[in-house]
Amino acid sequence: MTYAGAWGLIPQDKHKIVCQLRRDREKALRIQSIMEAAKKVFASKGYLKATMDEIALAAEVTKPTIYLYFKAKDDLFFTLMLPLIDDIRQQLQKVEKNLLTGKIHNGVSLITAIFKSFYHGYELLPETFRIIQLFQQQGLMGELRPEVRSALNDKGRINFILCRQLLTRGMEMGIIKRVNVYEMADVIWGSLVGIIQLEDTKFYDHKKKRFNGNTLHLAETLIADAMTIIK
Amino acid sequence: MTYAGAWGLIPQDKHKIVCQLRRDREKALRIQSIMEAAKKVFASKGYLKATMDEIALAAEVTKPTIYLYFKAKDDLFFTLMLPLIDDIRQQLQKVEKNLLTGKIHNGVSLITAIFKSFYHGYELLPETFRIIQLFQQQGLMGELRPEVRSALNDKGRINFILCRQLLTRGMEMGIIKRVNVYEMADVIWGSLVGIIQLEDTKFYDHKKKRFNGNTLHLAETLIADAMTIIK
DNA sequence: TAACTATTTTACCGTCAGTAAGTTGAGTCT
DNA sequence: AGACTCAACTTACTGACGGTAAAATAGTTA
Repeated sequence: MTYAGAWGLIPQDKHKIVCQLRRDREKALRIQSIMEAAKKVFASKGYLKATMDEIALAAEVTKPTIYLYFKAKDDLFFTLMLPLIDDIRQQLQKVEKNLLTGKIHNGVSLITAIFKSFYHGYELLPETFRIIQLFQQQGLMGELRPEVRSALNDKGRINFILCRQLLTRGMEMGIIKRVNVYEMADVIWGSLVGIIQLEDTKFYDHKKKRFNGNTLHLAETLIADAMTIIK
Repeated sequence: MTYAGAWGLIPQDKHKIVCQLRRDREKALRIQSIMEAAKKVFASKGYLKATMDEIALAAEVTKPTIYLYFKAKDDLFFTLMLPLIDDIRQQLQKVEKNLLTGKIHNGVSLITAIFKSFYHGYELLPETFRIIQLFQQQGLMGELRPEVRSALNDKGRINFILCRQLLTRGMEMGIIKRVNVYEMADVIWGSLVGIIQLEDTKFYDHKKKRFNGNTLHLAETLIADAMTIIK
């Protein structure tokens, strides 16, 4: 309900609603500020080294306040990665559109576009992307509460289904070679995550700021080349 | 010194040395049993969920006893992965030999052989291989004591140098395309680890026992195809 | 102002990596 | 044999961290 929606009510109720709305706004803002703080701390320290007290300090509240809005550390974590998963879905849907409207008409473009869909989120939110890697860890997946894990799986599954649909369509169009789409989707996602992870580790050791994506580009080119059918 | 080496000493010293040797054997055995216990616990629980007390219990000793032989949890962990890194080195050296003696004479064989060198260890000791993945995690690399991290890097670096030499030689022989060897080595290792990690996660969710390697084989084939120069 | 509600904080618990100090027992010396 | 030495091992602890119960505070309603 908005302020306009309070029109016509008696003054007391109007006042009540207006105050409630402000409090809702403040609550949303508080949640937002905790998430911002968490993003920063997770990005700089990593999931394991980041402490809830530190995140609380960065958000200028105390630890129990965080637990009012987030059930647990992994819940906070999961909330941070949702936007990235959604971003990937949006990118894949764009590729689907381009494939159907004929803007993508060869194998190299298709494979490259799929790679870039997954990669887009990394350029957008590198910290958040790095966070995903941790959850591909058997040990941490087991740590998650079942509801959080299944929600993560559902969101992720949609992206994989979309990816497989794109590959199947490409094969039907005869622009890429016919291979098992389940395996192919895994090859793309696995290579991407594995390479980003490896590069991150190396640049951590060498104290360099960021990695430039050359290695990822090589992998993308190689796989695209191998998959393309030359007419 | 061996028992034979004690020949010619006066009886008291001989007795002393023999006893010392037995104690050394027992010590080595104790270390071995702790490592066996750690391997089992890490494999079943994962690095994070595994507790030192649990490992101690499995090894039939108490926690401080472990700390007599291993400085910290990550030290124990690192010790477990050394054999795997050495195995990879041995496999790569075999490939080098086969390349120099002409047993490998085309691009597909070379790329496949390099993939298999890295992969060999996983078939040999899947638990230990899974352990490595954790250390490619920025968060945990930072957790390591500097001396452990540098030792890990040294061992790992040797393998990467070997891998790059193989790729360079292949390019000089004209059996694979000329690309940046640093990036190429990273593409191979990154894809391998990323895909194994992804498959492990999926099979964890689906309660299946092991993954069959089809996805990995697809990646191997694609990259080998793309790199090969057809004469 | 008084009662009620939502929010935040202080003070705590359980777990686990790691350690200090004490105990045991085998080997050594007289 | 009996006292001494030293390594191996254990009991009992510390400190850090995720998470929570209960008290305190701020804001709303009457």
